[in-house]
Amino acid sequence: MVRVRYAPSPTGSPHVGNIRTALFNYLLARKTGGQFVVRIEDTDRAREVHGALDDILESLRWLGMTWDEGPEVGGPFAPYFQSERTEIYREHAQMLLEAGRAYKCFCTSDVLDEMREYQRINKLPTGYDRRCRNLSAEQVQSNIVAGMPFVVRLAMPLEGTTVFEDAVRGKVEYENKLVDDQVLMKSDGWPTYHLANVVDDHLQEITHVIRGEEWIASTPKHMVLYEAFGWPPPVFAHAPVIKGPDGSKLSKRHGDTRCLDYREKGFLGSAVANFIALIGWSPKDDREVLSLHEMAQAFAIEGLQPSPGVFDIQKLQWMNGVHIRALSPDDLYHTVQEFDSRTQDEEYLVQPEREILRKAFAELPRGYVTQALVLEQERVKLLGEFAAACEFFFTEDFSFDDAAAAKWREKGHVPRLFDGLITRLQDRESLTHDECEALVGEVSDAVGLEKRAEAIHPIRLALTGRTKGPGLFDLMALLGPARMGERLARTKSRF
RNA sequence: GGCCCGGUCGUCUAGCGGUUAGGACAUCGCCCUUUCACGGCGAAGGUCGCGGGUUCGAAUCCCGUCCGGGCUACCA
Repeated sequence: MVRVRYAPSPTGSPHVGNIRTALFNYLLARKTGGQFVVRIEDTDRAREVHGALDDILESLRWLGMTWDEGPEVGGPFAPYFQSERTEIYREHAQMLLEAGRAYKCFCTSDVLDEMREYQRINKLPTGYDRRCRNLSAEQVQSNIVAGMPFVVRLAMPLEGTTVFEDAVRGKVEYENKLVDDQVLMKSDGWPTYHLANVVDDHLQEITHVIRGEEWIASTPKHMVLYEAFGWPPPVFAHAPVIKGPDGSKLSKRHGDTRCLDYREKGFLGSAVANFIALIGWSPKDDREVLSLHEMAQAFAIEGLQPSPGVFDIQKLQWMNGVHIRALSPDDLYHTVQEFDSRTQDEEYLVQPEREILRKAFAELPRGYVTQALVLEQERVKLLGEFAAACEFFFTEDFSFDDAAAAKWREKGHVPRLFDGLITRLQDRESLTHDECEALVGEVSDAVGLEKRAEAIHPIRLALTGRTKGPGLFDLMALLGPARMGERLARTKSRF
C-alpha cells in the first residue's frame, strides 16, 4: 500500500513550487490507489503565520486535491499536527540518547555564531565542531544541574559514507564526516523538522517521500536516523525547483508565487495544477492538456525530471484558455460568478465593466448570462476578461469605438442599412441565428451592397460598440430584436 | 569556501547507442471566417553547455571542464 504525505509548515501561504510537491504526492496516491496524508509541521512556533493553515488547505482544494487523512478529516494516525505530538518526539529523542546515537549539546547560539564566524574568516568548512559530543557523563550532569539549557544533536557516524537511492536521481552519496550533527530537539523542548519528520513518516507508515530538491542535502541525516531507530526508510524522490524567468529560484521579485495568487488573477485550479505538474514531470507522451484525473492515471515517479524548470506565465495563460474552453455552460456560469464575487484582485476590481457583470448575475436571467459567457468563452484566457468582453450584452451604456465609427460614418449606405434592419425588426419577438443571417442578407441586398462585410461590420459596431467579438448572427440572436432596434437607432443618430 | 544536484530550440519537454533530434507555448506566414478569437496547415528556431575518450556509430556510456542551482540554522 502506497502512503504519501504533504507536510507543510504553516509559515505562510503555499508557494507554487511547494504545492507542486503536494500534487506529485497526491498523483502517486491516486495512481496507485494509496493514501494521501496531510500533516502540519508546526514545530516552529516563532515563524508560525496566522491564516497559513487555511491557505494550505484552500490551495489543495482549489487545485482539486482531497486528502484521506489529516486536518478536518482525521484518520487512524492522528494527531496530524506535530504540535500535538511533542511527547512522541521527546520519547524518541530519549531513545536515541540512550542508544548513544544522539547527545546533549550545551553550546549557546552565541557560541555557535562565534564558531561559524571563525570558520568563515579562516575559510574552513562551516559546521558544528562537535565540541559537546564527548562530554563526560559527569560534565553533562553538572551542566544540567547548573540549569544550562541544551539541545539534542544527532551523533553522525564519523567515518564511512551514507548512500541512498533517489528515485529521480539515482544513487546519491555523502561522506559522513562532512555531515553536521543536526539538532534534533531544540532547547525549548520542541523537535526540529529532521526528527519530527522521520518519526512521523515512520509512525504514519509513509512509503514514498516526494519533496523539494532543497531537502536532498539533509537526506543522509534522515537515513542515519532511520538506521539508528532500526526502521526501513521510505523511497525518496527529490523534485527539481521551479525557477523564475531569470534562472534563479522563483521568488517574490518574479511577481506572484503564492498558489492562491493565481486564483485571484483569474486562473482555473485545473489549469494551474496541469501547468505546474508539467514543470518537472511528463506523462512521456505528447499530451499536455490533462485533467487531474488524467494526470493521476499517467503518473509515475519515473516521469519526474532532475533538472529545474522555468515558470512560463505565457504558457500558463494559454493553458488556462484551454481549460476555460473545456468548461460546460453551467460550469462556466458558476465559475465566472464565483470568481467575480470572490476575487480581491486590484486590477479586476477597478474595471467599470465589473459592476455591470455583477448586476447581470444578480438581475438578468441565468440562461441569458450563460449564453453571453459561452459566446466569449473561446477568446478569453483569464476569468477576469469576461466582464469587459460581455459588457455589451448586459448594459445599454457600453463603451463605443469612435475611431471605428468614423470609418463607417463616411459610407452613405449605413443609415439606410440601419433603417432597413430596424423596420424588419419591428414586430419580431425573437430571432434565431439563421433568421438573423437571412435578415442581414435581405437588408444588404435591398441597400444594394456587393459585399456582405459592408453590412456586417457597421451592424456589429452599432450593436456592440466594437469591431471584434463573437459571430454577428450569434450575438444578434442573443440580443433579440427589441434591443437591436434601439441600438441601431441610437447609433444612427450618433453618426 | 565546502558538499551535493543539474545542463536537449527563447521557454516547458520527448528521447534512454543508429531518429531528417519529436511535441507544446511564444514568434512569423497561410487557410477557415463578417471581425477578434478558436481551429487547421506551414515556417523559423537545437553545433543536444564545452573538451576529451569508449564504440563501426553517442544527445544517449565514461572522464574532465565550465556554467547554473540547492544545502551549509536551536527554519522548514
